[in-house]
Amino acid sequence: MAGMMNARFFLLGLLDQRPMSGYDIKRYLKSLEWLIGSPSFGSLYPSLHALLDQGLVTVEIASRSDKPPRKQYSITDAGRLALQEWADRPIFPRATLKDFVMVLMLAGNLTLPRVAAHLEQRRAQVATQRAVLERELHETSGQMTDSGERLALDYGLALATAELAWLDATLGDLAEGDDSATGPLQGNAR
Amino acid sequence: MAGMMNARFFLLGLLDQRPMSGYDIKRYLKSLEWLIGSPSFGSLYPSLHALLDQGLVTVEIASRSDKPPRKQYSITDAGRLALQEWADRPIFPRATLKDFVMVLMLAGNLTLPRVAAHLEQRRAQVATQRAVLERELHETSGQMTDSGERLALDYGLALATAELAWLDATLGDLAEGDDSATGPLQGNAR
DNA sequence: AAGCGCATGTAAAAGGTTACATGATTAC
DNA sequence: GTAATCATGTAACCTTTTACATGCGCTT
Repeated sequence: MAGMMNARFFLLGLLDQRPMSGYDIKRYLKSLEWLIGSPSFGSLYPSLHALLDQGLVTVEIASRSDKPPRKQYSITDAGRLALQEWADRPIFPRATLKDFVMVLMLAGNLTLPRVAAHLEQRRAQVATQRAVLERELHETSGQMTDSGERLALDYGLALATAELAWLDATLGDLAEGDDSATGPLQGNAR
Repeated sequence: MAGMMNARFFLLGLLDQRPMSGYDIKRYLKSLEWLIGSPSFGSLYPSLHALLDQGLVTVEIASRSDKPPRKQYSITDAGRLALQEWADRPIFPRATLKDFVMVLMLAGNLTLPRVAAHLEQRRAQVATQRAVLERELHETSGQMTDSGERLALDYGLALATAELAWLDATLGDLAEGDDSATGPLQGNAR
C-alpha cells in the first residue's frame, strides 16, 4: 500500500478511530481508492496479523445472527503510544501525495497544532517542488525539446498550484477556529 | 516504480525520445520525482538489463576522455513496436496519477488524436472519482463523523477539480491546434 | 595517495498483488 | 441444493528499496 512501513501505522490509526474488521477497513477505504488505493486482502490481513503479534491491537470475534462472524480489531494502549510517536514524526522529504492523505485521514486523532504543523510541512514541500517544476519548464521552453515533458511539467505545475491554494485556505480555517470547541474545518474545494 | 510492469515500458518510451544511460535517466527523472518518483538504481539497472534481454534496446559503451565510460541504451525497431502496442492500450480503470503522468511524458511519441484520447479517458476517470468523493462528503457531513476523513475528502475534491480544469483547458488547446504543424501545447497551469 | 563525483552493478529483505482455497449465511 | 454475498486466509510471484561493492578519472 505504501513504502516505509507506513501502511501498518495507517491501519492502526484507522482502528484508533473505531474498532473494525479487515472487511470493514477495505470497504471504508474503497471511497478514497483514487487517492490512496485500498489494500488488497492479501496485504491487509497479514498486516493486521502483524499488528496483533506486536501487541498493538486485540481481536474479538463478533458473531452476528444474520451474517458470518467477523474479527473486530481494537487498538491497545501500546498501539496508541506507537501511533502517537509515528504521527509526531515530521513528514519525510520524499513523501508522496498518498503519504500526505494518510496523515490527513488521521487528523481526527491529532491536536489542532499538530495538524497545522503537518499542513505547513506539506506546504513547504509542495512550494519547493512547484519551484523545481517551474524552473525546469522555463529551461526547456527555450529549446524545442520534447512536448510530452512540457505537458507533464505543466500538469504538475497546475496540481501544485491548486494544492498550495487548498493548503493555504485550510491553514487559514484552522487558525481562525483555533481553540473553538471542535474546530469547524469547512470545505475549501473549489 | 509502478505496478503492472509499466516501469519497463516507460523506460522504453524515454529511450525512444533519445538514447540515454541509466545514470542519465535517473537525473532526467529527478526533476519530476515529486510526481512519479525516480527509480532507485537497484531497480533501474535490472530493468534496463531486462529490456536488453528482450531485444527491445541495444547498448553501446561510450568512452569519454574526461569522465568514466557509460552505457548508452538505444531503442530497437522491436522496442518501438512493443512501445506502440503498450501506448495504444486504454488506461486501465485503477490508473493512478503516476500512471497518467508517465503516459503524458511519452506524448511526444504519440499522434495528437492518441494524446487527446488519453486525456479524455483520464477526464472521465477523474470526473467519476470526483463524484464519488462529493457524494461521500455529503453523506458523512450530516453525522459529525471523523474530521480527518472530511479533510481528506475535501482535499481530494480540490485536486480533482483542479485536474479537470487542466484537462479541459489542455484538451481545448489540442483541438485548437489540431493539425497545425508541431502543435503548440501552451501552458495551462494556473 | 586520498578523496570526490561519476557510473554501474548485485544480493538480501520487505512489501504488495494475484490467484486460489475455505467457510458461513441468506435467498431462490 | 445452488448461487450470491460476506468474510478470512495462504502461497507463489513480482517488483522495489536498501545496502553494499566496484571501478574510473580528476583534483588536491
